Amino acid sequence: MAEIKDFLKNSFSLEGLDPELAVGLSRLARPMKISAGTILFENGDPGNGCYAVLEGSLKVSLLSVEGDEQLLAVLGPGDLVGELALLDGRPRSATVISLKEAQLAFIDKAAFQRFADENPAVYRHMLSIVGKRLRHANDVLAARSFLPLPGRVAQTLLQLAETFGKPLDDGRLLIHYKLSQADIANMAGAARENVSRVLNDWKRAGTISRISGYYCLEQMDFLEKASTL
Amino acid sequence: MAEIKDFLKNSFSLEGLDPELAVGLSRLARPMKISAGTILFENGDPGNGCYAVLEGSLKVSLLSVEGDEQLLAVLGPGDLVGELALLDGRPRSATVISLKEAQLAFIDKAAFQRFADENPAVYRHMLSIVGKRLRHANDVLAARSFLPLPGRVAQTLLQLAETFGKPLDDGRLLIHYKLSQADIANMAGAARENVSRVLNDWKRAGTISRISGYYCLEQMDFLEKASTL
DNA sequence: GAATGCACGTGATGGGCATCACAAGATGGC
DNA sequence: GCCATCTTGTGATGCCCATCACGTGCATTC
Repeated sequence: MAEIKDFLKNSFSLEGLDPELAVGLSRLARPMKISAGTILFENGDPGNGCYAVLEGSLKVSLLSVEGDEQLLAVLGPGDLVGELALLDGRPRSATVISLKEAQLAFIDKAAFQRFADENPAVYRHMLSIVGKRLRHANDVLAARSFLPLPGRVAQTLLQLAETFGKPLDDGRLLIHYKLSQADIANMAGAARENVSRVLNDWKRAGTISRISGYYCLEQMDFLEKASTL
Repeated sequence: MAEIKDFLKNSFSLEGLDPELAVGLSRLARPMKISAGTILFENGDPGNGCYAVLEGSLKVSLLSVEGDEQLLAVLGPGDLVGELALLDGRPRSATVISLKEAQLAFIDKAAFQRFADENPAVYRHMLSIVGKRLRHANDVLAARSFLPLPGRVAQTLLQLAETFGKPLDDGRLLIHYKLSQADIANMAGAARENVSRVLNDWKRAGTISRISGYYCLEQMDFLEKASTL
């Protein structure tokens, strides 16, 4: 299990947590593996702990009764998910499904609290993570309120770039993740067809390109301007 | 200043914080008063602490470059605002403006952290507050994604009822706060004119009524159904 | 290599809602 | 009490974007 410990240590300390504490946390974790398409938990489920993503990818989404999906985030290695359950005792507020086979580390709520009570820095770290989430939620809401469709698509691409972006030469950025237009549409809150139109306009204008199936952001500045509130 | 201490104690312990800790916190607070229409802080400002609302009311909103407003919340006595700044060091993520003259208690970031480090329960409490905020942000986003205009208005009324609702006979609920249609529209993310139409339809149908200028929710169950995702 | 399925491109159509326009109450100040 | 200002009701118009409807790749399967 040394591998998992190392990975967790990286995950947690990535965002600024003391490595020593990260090791302590990793001792609480229980490794687990889920196959692609597994529902990790659903909106409304009781929440008994959180998960760190070691490998693979997951999506976090809200679902309507009609089956429509609002994609909140796509997570990869190093991300934490389900952390709201550690904070209050309330049910899951979103649904999380694995996109690829994934390696996770589960951290039990009670064990976490015991550990964090003795190491307040862990709480501070947690707060900064949740704070980031809240900021992001506000950004998305603002975009939904103020930006027309192309702006929201731009915002979505930039957000995905934060998680999956690999810098190329110049300021170009490759989104190293297989994305369907439907995914982007579900994040941006738009119809797939219209996302297609926007993406093609941009491809023709040289704003973006596709490199062996991955989207590549050619003109970040343009996208940033387009997503300005 | 005994009054402020008592009030803070109430504010903080309201949501489940140990009263003893609430008193400790209240010792850190610096009282202040602002007149109606004052900008407490703006999106992008550096954040150096948070505020507890003792009296009066504030609004939290996101603003677009064109001057459009997305109202996130209207806060009254007992609410906390600006708490994101305590968590990470990042700038303010929204703009807060007083609606009426307000009594606040300012808590400095550094002092808060010192105190909380010695009393982890404070961090837990903080996490549950931020968690609530995050859940709420998700709810609003889901509504924006899935619900047509009347549903979003219903959600907005129900949310306002949580803060300002006074139960009457039966299941009726009075929203004891002066609300303009523009306010509701800015929360629901809709044009004022259409909010007016929806509200009037409901008034005629007996779903809501106005009692001396305040909105009164007559059929909560209807509104809840309308705001179901 | 035919077949089945899924991701993508693009036109046509229609509807929900923003916007414009303006009349009519309500409110508040002095 | 009266004017200035802010709210509210309601119609008319138009546009953004969801939806419908297909055609076209490109993959995977047998």
